Amino acid sequence: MSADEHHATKDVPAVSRAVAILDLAARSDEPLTLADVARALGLPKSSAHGLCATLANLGLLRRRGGAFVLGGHVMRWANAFAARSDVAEEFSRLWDETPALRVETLTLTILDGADVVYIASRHGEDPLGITFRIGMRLPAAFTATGKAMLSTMEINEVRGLYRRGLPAPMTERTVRTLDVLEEELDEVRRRGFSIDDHQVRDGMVCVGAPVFDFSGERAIGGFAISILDPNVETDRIATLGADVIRYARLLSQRLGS
Amino acid sequence: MSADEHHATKDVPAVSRAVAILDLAARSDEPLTLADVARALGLPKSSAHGLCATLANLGLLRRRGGAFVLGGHVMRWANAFAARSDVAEEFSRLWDETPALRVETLTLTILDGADVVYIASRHGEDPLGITFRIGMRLPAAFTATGKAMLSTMEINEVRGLYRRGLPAPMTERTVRTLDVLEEELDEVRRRGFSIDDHQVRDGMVCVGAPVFDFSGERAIGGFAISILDPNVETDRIATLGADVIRYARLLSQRLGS
DNA sequence: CTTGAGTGTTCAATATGTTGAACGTTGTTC
DNA sequence: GAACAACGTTCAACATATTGAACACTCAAG
Repeated sequence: MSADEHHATKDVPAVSRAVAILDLAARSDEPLTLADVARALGLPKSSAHGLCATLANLGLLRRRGGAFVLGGHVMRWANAFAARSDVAEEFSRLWDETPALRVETLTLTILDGADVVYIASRHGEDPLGITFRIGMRLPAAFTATGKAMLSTMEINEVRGLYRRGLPAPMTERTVRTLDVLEEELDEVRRRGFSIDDHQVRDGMVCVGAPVFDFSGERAIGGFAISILDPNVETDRIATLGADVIRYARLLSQRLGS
Repeated sequence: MSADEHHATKDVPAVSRAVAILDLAARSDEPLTLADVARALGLPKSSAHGLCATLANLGLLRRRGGAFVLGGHVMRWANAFAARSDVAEEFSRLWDETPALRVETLTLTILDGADVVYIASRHGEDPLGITFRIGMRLPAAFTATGKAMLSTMEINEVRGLYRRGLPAPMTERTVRTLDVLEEELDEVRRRGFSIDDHQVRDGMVCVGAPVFDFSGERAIGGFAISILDPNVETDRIATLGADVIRYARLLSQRLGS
């Protein structure tokens, strides 16, 4: 977005500042003082004061002594955002109706830039050692759901996302270059499902497949099954792959694909 | 909050308006046009235009054709809000470590005004017919976790929350008056656990207990076990009650209580 | 106990965001 | 195809939000 190029493209400054304050609070490990906010964002103290007071009155920040932390109002929007997603609802229904799915961990994500965002998860009976929280973000290139969604995109769009290179690796096995990622995406298209073999977490293997809606073009979400099995056998991956394709198709069919 | 009484109490109007737009988008079943926003909030069209463009640029709204829906940026804040809660982390750990808990549905809420907000949930093997989504809100007076938390509060504070009466009932069994609620809270204190017997949903019975942190005063959260059993027997409730007390205490101990 | 540094709060002058009017676009009706 | 209504977009005049300066408060150091 070319800033200040044209009147109409200029953001409302107070709103931008307020969002920057909330982002700062989200990133911060401890409550933020007014002085912290003014310093970190380069704001006059009186401006920081007015904005923080407003955010506190609106329930977006909460005062803890003289400092601020994120308030609960954000959860109203998060709830609405997650609920608005038809695919999340279908995911919940699928889980309720399919006892066989309860052993492994299931997740559903959407793509946001080069990240996946978790919009639904059901942790299985077998522990993974990782909790996929709603709202959590991970690099799409590394996750099973992300690879599944990327594989439905035009190659130039994928290259556009990674023109400055891939994110920092998370394990020894994490994909590091765009060339290798493109080869992986070719394999996903051929096989029909994606594999995250220890790329996000050592020992964790995930298979994923894209979920489509009625438009049937690019994926609107990614569905994955995850297990913790450092030495998983090839035929188990094939079985899980068949499962994830089947259930992702079932989700897609319910969404009019 | 006495509006306009004093300079310092006046909110930043653009921020209030932006939040009102996001609240409207959260409430709306369909994408909102600029005209919808201007009309619903009584804003000039050009002001609505500028605010919506700004929110879209910041990722808080997303354009769908010529209309707007909530954007994914809210999930960054929701994730941070939920992750910030130590009690949610301990809840996840408890689930991972305790296979016996996997049969029923477990939930964890915090109190926000007269509502509970779900900050963690694990759906059990037995289906409930209701999905507790993170961020979801329900009236505290009706839920097991809410009653558990209310029971640790000063009675005048409870009366303050309900000075205008209880919310609209959700079932035939929902508590309707403050007097009855106070009796229920007396029973919770005596018994050590709360019961939602079909007050939120027909057929669903939940038991709850408060969770404390190191301060040990009022509850910081409520923990509940939920089952779908229209004709649950008294001794099953007692067993679930003992369980919920035990696990809530375990959570509390881990939080320094 | 005093002093100094850093914090939060207040308010009128000043810089600038808001908005009414105008215009272009789109879709519906006749 | 024309006319009309409702929409989205633009921009300069004007209403008002922002902020520098000042002050009160709190806490730590000496």
